[in-house]
Amino acid sequence: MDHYKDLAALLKKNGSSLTKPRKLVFDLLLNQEPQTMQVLVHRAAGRVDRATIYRTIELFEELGIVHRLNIGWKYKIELSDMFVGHHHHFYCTNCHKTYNLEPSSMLETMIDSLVSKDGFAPRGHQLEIYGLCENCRK
Amino acid sequence: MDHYKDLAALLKKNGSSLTKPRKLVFDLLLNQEPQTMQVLVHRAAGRVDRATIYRTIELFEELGIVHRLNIGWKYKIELSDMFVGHHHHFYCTNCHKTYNLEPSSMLETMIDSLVSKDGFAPRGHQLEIYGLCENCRK
DNA sequence: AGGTATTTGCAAATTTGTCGCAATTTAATA
DNA sequence: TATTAAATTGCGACAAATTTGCAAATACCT
Repeated sequence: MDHYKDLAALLKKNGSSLTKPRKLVFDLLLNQEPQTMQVLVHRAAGRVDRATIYRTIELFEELGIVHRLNIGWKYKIELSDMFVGHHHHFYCTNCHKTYNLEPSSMLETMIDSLVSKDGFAPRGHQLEIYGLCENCRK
Repeated sequence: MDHYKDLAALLKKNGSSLTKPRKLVFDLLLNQEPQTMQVLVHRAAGRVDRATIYRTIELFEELGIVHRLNIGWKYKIELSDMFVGHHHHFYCTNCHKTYNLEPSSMLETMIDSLVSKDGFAPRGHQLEIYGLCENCRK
């Protein structure tokens, strides 16, 4: 029932609290396509201030609750793995839609092994594939 | 000697010319880490106008000469495969440096096969891995 | 409930990105 | 190399996005 459980825990661990604005921003992102800041600000209009949204997203990003996508001129934002499950994206350069791709454990393994040999300590990754989607290739 | 050969050809094919500002922007990106717009604009200050840089990057992007990276609050830009060879990135979340990773043909193959079954027609992709680099993990 | 630290909203400042247009540069051709 | 048309640039003005300071409101802990 309480879908804020993980969120609350993360915030608490950081010494931050689960406030009304933070719940709203979280809800706006939950189960949605990646959003632009523009849309978030618009959808929260009258309820949460623009500056608060920016501050919230910044905090969420520090805590690993959201991350940015490299799509379009302005970035998009979505919840991170913990909330939506790890996946990659396909971005259609024609209709500008973003599709989630099916997870592939073999790919994940390979990506991890790619960097560990260089002394890097990876914490996560993000793959974006772009091209034409089924509708647009016709 | 003339490192503008490919660049000139691409521009020509598009009906555009290799002008002084375009050479400068190209040079600012060549053999460099991915750059932010801010840095490009700053480094070109007094030589090329801000608006021209934006227009140049936009053109370069259309022609596939540069692409954007999903790193940091503002995106970064680097030259595309044709000029620097296809590779992925490791981004250190502590020192904010971006490292190029060694190419892996097996990974590439796997990425391609990931989407083709869904009716997508991929044109390219980009993988970003983040975490701590060797220096910062100590 | 009371005291303290955190968070918010608001307004203002700054930064980024875009646009129109006159002046300059380029490329093609004579 | 001079001429000319088309492409490109710089500049100034805008518009949009992001950041910041601070007083008021809210959350957390007795």
